[in-house]
Amino acid sequence: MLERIHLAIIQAVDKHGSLTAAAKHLHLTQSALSHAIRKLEEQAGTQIWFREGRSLRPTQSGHYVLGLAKRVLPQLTLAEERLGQFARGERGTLRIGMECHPCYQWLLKVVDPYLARWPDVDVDVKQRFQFGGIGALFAHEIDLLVTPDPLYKPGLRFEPVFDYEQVLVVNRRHRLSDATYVTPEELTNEILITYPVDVERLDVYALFLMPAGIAPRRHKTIETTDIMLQMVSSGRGVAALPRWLVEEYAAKLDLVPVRLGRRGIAKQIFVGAREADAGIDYVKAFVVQAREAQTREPAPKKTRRRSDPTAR
Amino acid sequence: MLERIHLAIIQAVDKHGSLTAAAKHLHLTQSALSHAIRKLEEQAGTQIWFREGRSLRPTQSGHYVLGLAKRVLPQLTLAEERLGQFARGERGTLRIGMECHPCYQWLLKVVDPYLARWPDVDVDVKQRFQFGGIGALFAHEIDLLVTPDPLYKPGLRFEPVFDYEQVLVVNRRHRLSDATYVTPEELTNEILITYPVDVERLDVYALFLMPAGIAPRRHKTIETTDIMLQMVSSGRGVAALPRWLVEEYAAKLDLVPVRLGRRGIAKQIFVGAREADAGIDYVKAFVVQAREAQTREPAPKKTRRRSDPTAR
DNA sequence: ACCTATCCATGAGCTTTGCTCATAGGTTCG
DNA sequence: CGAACCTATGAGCAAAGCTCATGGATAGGT
Repeated sequence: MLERIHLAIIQAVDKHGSLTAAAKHLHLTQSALSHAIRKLEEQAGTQIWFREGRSLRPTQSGHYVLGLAKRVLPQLTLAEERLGQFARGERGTLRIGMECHPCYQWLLKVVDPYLARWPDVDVDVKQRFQFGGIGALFAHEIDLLVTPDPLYKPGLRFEPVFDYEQVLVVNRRHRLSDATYVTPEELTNEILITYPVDVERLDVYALFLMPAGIAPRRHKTIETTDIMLQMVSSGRGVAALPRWLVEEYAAKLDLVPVRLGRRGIAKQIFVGAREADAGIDYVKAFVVQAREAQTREPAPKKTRRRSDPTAR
Repeated sequence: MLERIHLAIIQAVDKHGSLTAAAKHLHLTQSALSHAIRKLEEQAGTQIWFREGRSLRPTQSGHYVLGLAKRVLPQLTLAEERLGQFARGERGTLRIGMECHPCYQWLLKVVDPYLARWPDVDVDVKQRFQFGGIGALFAHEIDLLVTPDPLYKPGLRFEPVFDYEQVLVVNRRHRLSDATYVTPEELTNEILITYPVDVERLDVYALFLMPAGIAPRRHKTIETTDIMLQMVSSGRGVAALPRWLVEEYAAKLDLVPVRLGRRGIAKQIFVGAREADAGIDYVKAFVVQAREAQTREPAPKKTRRRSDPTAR
């Protein structure tokens, strides 16, 4: 009935003053426009223009449709532009999922320059998933997964983007603050503060305490990194966090990082994506950005494999 | 490029769940829709749906176009209706939005003589808006907005049409029924009945109780004015309503209006319209009618500014 | 594990739409 | 009064759009 072409004709006639001029701008003949509007008028049963001599003056209906055209046509052309941007991978929403608490701090640093470089891409960060991060990736709930535990399944691609060392945090007055490293046994009389997640997913437990069959004196959980480190700073306990994160807070709080075990705990953050999305520019770009961010961060003690998708 | 049919297809698939079902509702074959969307996808260079098994899940592009469709299609169908009305010599439909509960009672009084004077204009009243009354005006969802809270934005014009006093309603046996006015403190032991909206939007709270830092003993909410006043009449609580409304019900129910505070709460109802519609006679006429209705109502104690669009 | 119902994709063919061309009829200037 | 503009209209043709027929795939029931 009322099609886009009608709106376009009515708007063009309003803008250029005559059917003939409008036809030129729409790359059609004057005849085509005349026929088109005439058909519309017949269907609607109302005139669009008063034909006065050789000029056209809009009727009430004409004015009404003209108003509609001015509202609707820009939206349609904008939509087409946007579709083009979607097609070229210039626009979209990047939904990032996170499975580790301290990843958040790191992510903030990556997102900032990314947003600057991709002004038409929105970033959304989710932290809770019904069927785990991998499930969220498969269900298209998220587009990227930031995790320390990659899982190489067909259809997914993980890439390490950041190496760091997990260390113990104590305050300066703590008896362990001068140690080169700490043994599991030395934590038996400590209060250990962690994020509130399963102990299997806490590296201090999984890679340090549990292999030695040792538990700390007490185990407290705290949601936020800031409060956790303030607790440590005031001597209420010790915590385990990435070294770079500790060093960042060390300027403001009284904190000292201590290596966990003689050889330390080496960790990596991975970014996973669906293979089907491998061609999308702004997805690829995020991974590159994430990898580059590492070099500008306080470097971890030893450089390890930088990128080896087949690892594990 | 992006034609009305595409929007219709995408919306119909969203609504009915499948291409086949959508085809039925659009009176086309499944094949036609499939071809149409495929062509759109080719031209735009981006998918509209992920084809997963035998179901379709919208891509980002798809979601975007779906949103566009939901905004644009109603306007097109409305426009066609309007053209039909113009064709039949009717003037159109005046769609009035309302943002205040008691406005409704007042509106009924205005609409009645308006319909009599404009037999060719239909009136439609809406009360719920996705993005608030102002948004509904801009989106052409309504043509007039009746509200106690005008907002002077470019493109809109508000005009005060009715002054009234907000009073407390109690029944005759109530201990406050003889008072010249009531203080906030005197409500601390009362049960206050209001419409179920945010307290910030209730004048008793925003202009009377909250400035004094006082809350009533209990706060009940009731949807309809009739029931609310029956509750008050039977001594179940007190309410705050326009004086003229109370006086109207006083004939049937045992109700007494009492001034809120020494100076009373003065309110105004405004009617807002798009400036673009300023030339439409039946829109103008409604505002005039609304203003005139006031003089025939029980006059408020003090006459205030009658019309001053620059007010506030 | 099959079978059936249901879904979407696709190619061929036909109908209809919509465009252009050619031309006629008016109006506005100089 | 005629030249230079308009718009309207009919005929014919090309292209767009629809249907039909069919095939492949999947979900759900038995």
